[in-house]
Amino acid sequence: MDTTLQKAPTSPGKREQTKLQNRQLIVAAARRVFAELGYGATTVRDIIRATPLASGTFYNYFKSKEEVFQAVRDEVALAIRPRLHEERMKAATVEEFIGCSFRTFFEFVADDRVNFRTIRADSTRVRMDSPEVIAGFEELRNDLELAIAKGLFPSIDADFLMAAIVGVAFEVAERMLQTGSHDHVAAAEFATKLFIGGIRALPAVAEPGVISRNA
Amino acid sequence: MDTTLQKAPTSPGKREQTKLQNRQLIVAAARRVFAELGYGATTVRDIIRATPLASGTFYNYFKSKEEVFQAVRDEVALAIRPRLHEERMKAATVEEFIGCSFRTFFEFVADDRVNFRTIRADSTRVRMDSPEVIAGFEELRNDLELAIAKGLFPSIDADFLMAAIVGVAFEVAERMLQTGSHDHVAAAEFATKLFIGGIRALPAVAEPGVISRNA
Amino acid sequence: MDTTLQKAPTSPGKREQTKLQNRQLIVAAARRVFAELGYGATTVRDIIRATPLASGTFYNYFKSKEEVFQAVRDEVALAIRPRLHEERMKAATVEEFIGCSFRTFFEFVADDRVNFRTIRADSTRVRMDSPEVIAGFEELRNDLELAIAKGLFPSIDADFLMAAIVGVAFEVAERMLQTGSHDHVAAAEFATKLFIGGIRALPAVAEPGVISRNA
Amino acid sequence: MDTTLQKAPTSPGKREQTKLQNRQLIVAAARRVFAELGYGATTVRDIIRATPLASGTFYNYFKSKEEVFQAVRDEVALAIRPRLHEERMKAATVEEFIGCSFRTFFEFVADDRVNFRTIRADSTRVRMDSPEVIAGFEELRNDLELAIAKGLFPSIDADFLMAAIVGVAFEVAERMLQTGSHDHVAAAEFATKLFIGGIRALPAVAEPGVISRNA
DNA sequence: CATGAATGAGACTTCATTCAT
DNA sequence: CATGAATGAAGTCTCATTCAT
Repeated sequence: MDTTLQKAPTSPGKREQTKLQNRQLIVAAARRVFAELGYGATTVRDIIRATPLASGTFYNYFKSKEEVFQAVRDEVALAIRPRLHEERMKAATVEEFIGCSFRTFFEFVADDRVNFRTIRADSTRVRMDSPEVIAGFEELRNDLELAIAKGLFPSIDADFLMAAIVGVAFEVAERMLQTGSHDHVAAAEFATKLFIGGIRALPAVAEPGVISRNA
Repeated sequence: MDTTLQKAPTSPGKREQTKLQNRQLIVAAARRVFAELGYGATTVRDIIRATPLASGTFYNYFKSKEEVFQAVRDEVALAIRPRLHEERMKAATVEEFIGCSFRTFFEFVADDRVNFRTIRADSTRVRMDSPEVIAGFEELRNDLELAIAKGLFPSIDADFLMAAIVGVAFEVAERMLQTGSHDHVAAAEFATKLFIGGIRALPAVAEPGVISRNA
Repeated sequence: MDTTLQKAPTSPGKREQTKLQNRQLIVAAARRVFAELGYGATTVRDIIRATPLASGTFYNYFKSKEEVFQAVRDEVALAIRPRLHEERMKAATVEEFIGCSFRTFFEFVADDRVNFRTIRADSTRVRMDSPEVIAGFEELRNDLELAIAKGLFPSIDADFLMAAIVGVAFEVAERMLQTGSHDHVAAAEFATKLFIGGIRALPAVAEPGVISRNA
Repeated sequence: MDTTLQKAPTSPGKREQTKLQNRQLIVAAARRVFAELGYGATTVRDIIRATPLASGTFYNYFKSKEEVFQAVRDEVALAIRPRLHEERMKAATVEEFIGCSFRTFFEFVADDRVNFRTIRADSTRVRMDSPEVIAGFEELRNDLELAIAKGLFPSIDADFLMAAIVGVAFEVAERMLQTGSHDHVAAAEFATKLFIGGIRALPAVAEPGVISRNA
């Protein structure tokens, strides 16, 4: 095509503006593409293709795919972090502290799935949770439902409980390894107590009027 | 005289043995490499390089990187799933149900970090948890410690609590999106109640001698 | 699988027979596969897959794909050559000489398309006659039909005439290059005279009773 | 002062020029390599090696070997087709129709062997006309020379006649199979009459002074 | 000889990055 | 600065052939 004039700025002196605008164009495109394909599967070409810009232009703004990924993440994280922090600072009770955090976070996720996917970023075109792993999660859910049916547990949303157990398990395990302590007994005790206490508290919410009574 | 039958194998299954051994060689190498580089960043070449075998040999056993990854994951998942399920089935109380699960899981993680990393598999050569995201986690931990110091919270391991909150937040969010309900209010209520109840139950663990008593 | 006994000869002393039989198995499979995929696209694996034999066995009989291809071709060529030669030797007139050759050849082709394809062997999975080349052939046919309609030509099967012109053109050209003479004027004169004489003789056959009359 | 507009190209289309040139470079190299090795045996690597360009550059112009092959073929076919068609359209007699076609075609072949080879494209690194097949052709030529010596045939260039017979045989056979009629009797009759008439007409050419007399 | 897994050269192709325009 | 073609390293995968059993 004719490459001669098409990039003449719309009005003189707006170069700074154009620069910022181009950067935003790239970051926005990157966010969409990362959310869809995951970090590993997206290529710089995918990003610039989602942009009216040329491939070379990308490198005027970012050194690499990694760098733009950081930018996207930072942007997302920076969008929610201050709000969470502020609410926690204002909290006068445990209920407020915990409740505000979760409410804000889940609202954010529900509103903007794309950004959430970008933060997680562990999705790739390849299904990361293999059938066997997923089967393990489902098995846990079934076991929970069974336990509820048997009266072992109060009536709780098994889906969410399963997810919570899995989330705590993996994240606490990660933390355990990171801190270098490797005290798996302490980790297990922590998680166990958390859930036992939590489970006792839960049904009151799920089914108002029914007091948890598993004595 | 007759040379036709001389090919009766000297020992039963020398070749079968080699085959199995090679398959194990590949799976073991894959496990190591996936754990180190993450799924996205590891190449089939990386795997065979971690092996005394030739590149073509890989394809005698697996059609692709994806397939060997499944094999690794399945192996790991299958190693722990039956134990978890069995223990849950034998559980007579909530305490046993929850406690056994976590104890077994964390023990497994502590024993075999490589396998744990493989299950997670969300690590890549690129640091997925960008500084900003990590900063958000640390901020939460600081806020928790502050809250504990202010007497808002009982004295809990802030590291683990932070990890638990993050784990529940991301995993329940994921579940929320997957089930299609997108009911973020319910998700937030669930997580909030879980932690409020759990936090009340926790200090007894952190400080032995104090019996949990939240009646 | 169990490799121990399955290749025991059906009866002792038949080894020579088995050898010949295996060779035939391979040649027959090769003929089918070459005919279907063309030389370039077929692999040795394709051939042995069309056989109950193992890949290594192939190399007990042929050194390469090229060699088995030669064998197939030779077999086909040897099947028809003696018959053609014999008939030509017995011919007492030009009519017999030419007629017998063509009759035998076309009968062979019609009977055994697979073998014909193998002899040609210029077919590959890729369409060798590109649209443009085919379009050139069709254009010639159309021009011929037009010429017939205009009364320029007698009424002849335009399909066959087109094929004959194309066949002579390419084959004589090839010959011209091979002999090193490169006398394209002589080649053109030869082909032209051949067809002019031939075309005058043709209609009598196509439409019995109508004498060619293009004066 | 303003550096924004400095990228107005110093000369119109320096890059376009390079692009076209590179495309031609690739097509020209492809033509040479295809002519030498045949379609099946040439690889994209062979083509780019015959070029000062880098491997990846090939894929900026063509998606595959097949695509560049089409380009080469189309170019060749398009170069000769219009001329042939035009001459046929102007022909007022059979002699002109046939004669012009062959003269133009053989001239083209003699001038540009490389292009001819590309159109044929049935040559591969492997000799497609195996010894046996060639022997069959030579046998036919010998038989023809014998027949001429015996006075059965008039004195004709046996080389060209053999080539013409072979060309008609294979090409008409192909056409017979393609049209689906499989009427090998009609095919044989057609070819036979063509040659009988043609042979009677031929000597006039070979030996000037002798007027063809096939009344 | 039959077997079939191992081999490794090499084919095709993608893609992050550079650089002339 | 924008452009987009060129680059070439590196990845995935195939396949003819070898060789231990």
